Amino acid sequence: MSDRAAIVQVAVPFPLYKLFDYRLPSAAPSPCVGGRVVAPFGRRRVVGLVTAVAMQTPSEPARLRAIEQVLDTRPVIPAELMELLLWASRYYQHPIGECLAAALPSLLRRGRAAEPAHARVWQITSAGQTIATRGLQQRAPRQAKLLAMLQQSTRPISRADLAASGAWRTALARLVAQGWAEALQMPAHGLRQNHVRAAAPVLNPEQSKAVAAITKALNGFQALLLEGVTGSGKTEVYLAAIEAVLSAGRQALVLVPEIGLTPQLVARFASRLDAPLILLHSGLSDTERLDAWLAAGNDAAAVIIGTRSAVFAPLARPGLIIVDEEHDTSLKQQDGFRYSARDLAVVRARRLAIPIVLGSATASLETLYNVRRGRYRQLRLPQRAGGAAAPGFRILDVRGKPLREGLSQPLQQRLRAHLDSGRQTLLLLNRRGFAPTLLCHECGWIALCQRCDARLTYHHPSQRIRCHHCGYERPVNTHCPRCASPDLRPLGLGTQRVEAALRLAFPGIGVLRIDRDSTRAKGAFEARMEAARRGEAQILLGTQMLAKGHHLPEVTLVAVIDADQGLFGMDFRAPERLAQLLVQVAGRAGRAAHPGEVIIQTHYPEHPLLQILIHGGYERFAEDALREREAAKLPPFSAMALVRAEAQEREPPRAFLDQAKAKIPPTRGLTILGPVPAPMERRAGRYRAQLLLQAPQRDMLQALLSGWVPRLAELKQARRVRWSVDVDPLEML
DNA sequence: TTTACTTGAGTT
DNA sequence: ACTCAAGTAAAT
Repeated sequence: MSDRAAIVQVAVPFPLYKLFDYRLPSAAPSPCVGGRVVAPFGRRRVVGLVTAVAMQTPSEPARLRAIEQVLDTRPVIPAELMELLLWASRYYQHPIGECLAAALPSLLRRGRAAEPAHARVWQITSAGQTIATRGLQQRAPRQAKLLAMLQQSTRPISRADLAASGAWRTALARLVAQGWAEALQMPAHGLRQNHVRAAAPVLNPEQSKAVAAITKALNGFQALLLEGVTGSGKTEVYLAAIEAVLSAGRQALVLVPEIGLTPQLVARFASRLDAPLILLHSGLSDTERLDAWLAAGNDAAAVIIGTRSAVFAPLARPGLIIVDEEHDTSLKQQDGFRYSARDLAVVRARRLAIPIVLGSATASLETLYNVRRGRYRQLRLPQRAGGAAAPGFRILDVRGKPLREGLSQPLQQRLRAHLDSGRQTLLLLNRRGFAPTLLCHECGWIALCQRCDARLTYHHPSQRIRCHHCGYERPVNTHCPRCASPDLRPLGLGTQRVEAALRLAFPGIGVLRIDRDSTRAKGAFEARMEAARRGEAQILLGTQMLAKGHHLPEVTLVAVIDADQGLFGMDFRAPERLAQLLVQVAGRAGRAAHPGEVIIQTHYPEHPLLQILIHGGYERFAEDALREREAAKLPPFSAMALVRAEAQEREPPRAFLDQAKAKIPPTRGLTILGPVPAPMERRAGRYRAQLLLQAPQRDMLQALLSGWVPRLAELKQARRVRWSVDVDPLEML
């Protein structure tokens, strides 16, 4: 062994802002950057990722411990992805080892070989054939059955085929040991494609223009914003662009929000694209995830559709990235490594020199700002692909009007009218449960959560009260715990309450409630949306998940039961969120044949947000909102980072943030807000506080954070709290 | 004096 | 994150 690198730098999967050097035993195979090693770490052994190999180390060589095992001689994380993750680790100020671990499928994290797990199939050997025809002895009925199954099968048998036949593992192992059956490697397979290829529709001129703009950009970086409502044919643009990428022999990565990755969307992609397609989402088993990840990295998959974390999928021949519903907040991870999959996708596309398409009907202000600055190119689709008119908003002033469980008389009339003409209607109420408050009419007692600064929500069918913040729940009180009165009353509106009222007001009319409670079971959301599409109910009622659901062509009336909650949110992003929600839900209504009607009930008909939305649409709203953000120096006209801390006691978070604040170097133009208690100070039994940093420039904030955050870990108070840094925070909670 | 539990430091 | 040593509180 001569001039081989003998020092290996390793990132360990812990919240440490350090890398660790190890000695490479001369007998060990050569490790590589992006490959895994097993290394001793304190008293334990860990699977770490190699970040560098070198001849020398600055630390004292004698102190180094030896790598125990080199797991990969080829990177599991290709160089390009390694660099992206290192960049992300710096940008989001999150420990590198945890960033790398977040990118890897859990089986690889735990040291499993980087080979497809489902690729193993078994077939009978010639020795097995003779045994099988002669008949196996009575002693091993399971083996005999399995052998017969292998003999009769025309193709090798997979794990999935065997799952039905009970305990097969040991029997199969015996057969293999006897030499009667053998394991084979099967090429990694993608999702099975439909045999019936659906034909592509003829694109309208705007769609063609958009496709041309994307395909012309295939040989370099370009960010494009594709603006179009549901039903405007965005997906057709994606599909045509992907076709072009595929025919150039390259892969396409498609990121969608959690709820967007439904069987419906997948089936549509699969039936239109003549290429192996894989899915990466939270519903996969560990082995499925491993296989999908590997297929993306070894070019077995040509189209990769996934949620947030799929931005870290390895790509053998990347050609295009698409981020659908780019404004959706589920693209931002809200705990641990708090990255924005959309922003990282843009960074990745730039580094790869490939185009990225951001799609939305209600683009985020950040993205629109980038369009305005000329960094992103804007592609617009007409409102509706079928030529249908965009539904007009109508404000329904409910001041002084009688409300029956939130429903005004005029709204009930419009509901009746649409139902009478055989159409479906959709009602949005962004609050689940029956009532958000349970009140004692006698003494004013309110059911509060013991662990949070929040009220308990009354749920009707279960007769229980629940905290929506920590999950606490118990049966509803029969009497007031303070004054023993039996007169406990639900106060306020939730979807369950409106559902009950609708069933009463419209007897015989099917009502379908779609919220987190009614769609908790696996596949329930999809099942309910399918039922809605089949017309099994005429009134659909739900929370924002309904607004994000699929297009429902038979819906002609959309009503927002109470727009007021969103109008006065504390968060500076509240107006943006509300405008997006209103426009998205309005987009559910109508199609070419029968234009839709959208009604918004409010006590504030003159509110500027509603007025602008009605008269100028989302575009005017966004212009206005951007002007306001600029005047207030809020993002995207400044950069923010939020440091959060929480603990069992009230004081430690505050003390930690005070210490942290004291360590901030004086910086011109930096605004520091806090420490202040979080908007809901106590949550799940923990007291929470936060410190907000705001800088005029992104790079200024970055420079500050990279010198400051790693030192926070060394503060004495840091050990007494759970703390985290959120760069570009979306929620101020 | 022994033993359970908290606290702080360190992992190459 | 996890583990260990040192320190403190409480059981014998």
